Amino acid sequence: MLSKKSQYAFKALEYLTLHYKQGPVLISEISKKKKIPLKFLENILLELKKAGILDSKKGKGGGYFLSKDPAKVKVATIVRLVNGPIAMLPCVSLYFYERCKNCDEKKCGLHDMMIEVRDASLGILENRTLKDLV
Amino acid sequence: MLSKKSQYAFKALEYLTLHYKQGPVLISEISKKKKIPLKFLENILLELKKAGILDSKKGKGGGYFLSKDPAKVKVATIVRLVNGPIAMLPCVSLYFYERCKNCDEKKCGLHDMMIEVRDASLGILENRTLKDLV
DNA sequence: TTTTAAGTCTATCAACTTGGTAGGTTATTG
DNA sequence: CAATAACCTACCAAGTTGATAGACTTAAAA
Repeated sequence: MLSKKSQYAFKALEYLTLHYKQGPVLISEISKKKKIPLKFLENILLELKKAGILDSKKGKGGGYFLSKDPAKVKVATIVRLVNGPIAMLPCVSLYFYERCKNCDEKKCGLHDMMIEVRDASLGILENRTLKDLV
Repeated sequence: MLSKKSQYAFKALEYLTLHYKQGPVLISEISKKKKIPLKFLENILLELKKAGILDSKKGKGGGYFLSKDPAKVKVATIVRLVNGPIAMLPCVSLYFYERCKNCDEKKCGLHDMMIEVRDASLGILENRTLKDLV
């Protein structure tokens, strides 16, 4: 399941997508409109900024805004960034791969099945962008 | 991601599938062969028994065994039982549904997308059984 | 140049979950 | 009745999650 943090992240990104190219948006505004705890939202937006998804301006008239076209930001990217692996097993993850202990990947039935599940999920998440959220 | 508990559960079930209709199997045997901490495995098997997946016999000559044909036990059932929801959002889960707070399901872009992801995953997990694991 | 508005950083916290252990109890079989 | 093996209750350490507090920095406006 997506963590609350991830859900908040998506709500905030949805709001910023809606206001794309309309200048910086206040954290406090997003917090109010999307009912997200202010300080928690601060952390999330900062993380998204550090990852290059958002950009910000300090001081009066400042705020956050998308650093690129929302149609170019994949949902899969956000999930990986904020929530972690999309795959159900580490040994099947593309971006967070870890070898199985005591289990040969070549003859592990679960392994193959979970690759299928991963690909099925990615088929959707890699082909949807922030623009599709609004 | 599947928890370690879930991964252990699948390993144990794989072992029991392999020994289906060959009489009770000792917890300690599964523990050794599959390298699963004994006492942890006890909990897992007991849970599977309470859910009707396994059956057991006490005393000498006892042990655990599958209570039905492994070809009739869906992987999705086990995942839900041991790991929890398959969906990425509570508001999209079939077996663990919870309403979204501050978010109208009818006009939530994430909601619709996550339904797609759920169905893509279920398309696989609901159509694979323990038999497919070995 | 001071004030004020904003994001940024550090740190802390309670509650919960995860992975695992310990030890005693009950049921079965020989 | 003795041995065996599942069952039950309780507990614990470590990590994660969701959230808050407060001080610091930057930039625009008065």
